[in-house]
Amino acid sequence: MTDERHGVAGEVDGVLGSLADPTRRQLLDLLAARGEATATTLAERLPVSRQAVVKHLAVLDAAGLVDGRRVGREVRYAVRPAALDATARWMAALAADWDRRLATIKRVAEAAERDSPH
Amino acid sequence: MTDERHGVAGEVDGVLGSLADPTRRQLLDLLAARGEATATTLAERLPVSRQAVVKHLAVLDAAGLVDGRRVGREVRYAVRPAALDATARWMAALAADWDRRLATIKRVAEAAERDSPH
DNA sequence: CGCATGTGCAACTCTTGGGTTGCACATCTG
DNA sequence: CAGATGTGCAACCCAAGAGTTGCACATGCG
Repeated sequence: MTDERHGVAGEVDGVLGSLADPTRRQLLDLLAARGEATATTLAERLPVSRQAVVKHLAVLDAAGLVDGRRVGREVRYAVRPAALDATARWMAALAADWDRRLATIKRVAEAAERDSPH
Repeated sequence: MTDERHGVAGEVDGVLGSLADPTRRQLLDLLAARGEATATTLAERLPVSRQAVVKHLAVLDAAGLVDGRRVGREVRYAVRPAALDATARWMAALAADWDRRLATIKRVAEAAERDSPH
């Protein structure tokens, strides 16, 4: 149920792809609020069919954001923050990196401005 | 060129949607590396047409991740880390929230286990 | 001016992804 | 056992999005 991915890049990729869909984010909120829930139960709280929910859960599972365990005839899904957390850190690092580069570029531009003022 | 959005939710939404596409992420990397670039220049470094790049830049601009300024007959785009940073914070907060809820649920479950052991 | 270069707009194709319905299979419960 | 409940699988529909091509318009430069 939980397929392994290779590297942080792939993980981040999956998480971003999953989070792009609003229904999926809503699904995660519902799961976080309840701790555990089945596709059928979740579908009752959403304007979509159970099958649609199942597909979304499959995507979230592949991204590592959710985990499903079978209990008797039902499958209970729960949220798993690790992947989300990793992606948050990745984004923060990326933002910081951009800031760094932009600062450097700005500094260079100002230096050039001093050397040859118009 | 820079349309205003309302609220953090909308901003996060746009950023997540933008970041879901690999070409767009690549575009952001290129922009961060160069500081400034035109759609035509960027297209040369990518396996897609200039028009495709223009469309992607429009999406990124709407999400607030990029800003385009006209210089003569060309439009130079630059990365703008603010929105990315905001989304990173949002994600980190979300992850923390999930952790909190999961911890609570686990605690409750354990308490129930103590009260009525099987 | 005349040409090269860069952008903007529009129409079109094609694939992907979200969503649905229908039915078969498994599992609990009276 | 029989019915109820929950999942799984498959085929199908449809809109959105990524990408393309063609051409018109603007701006820089010899």
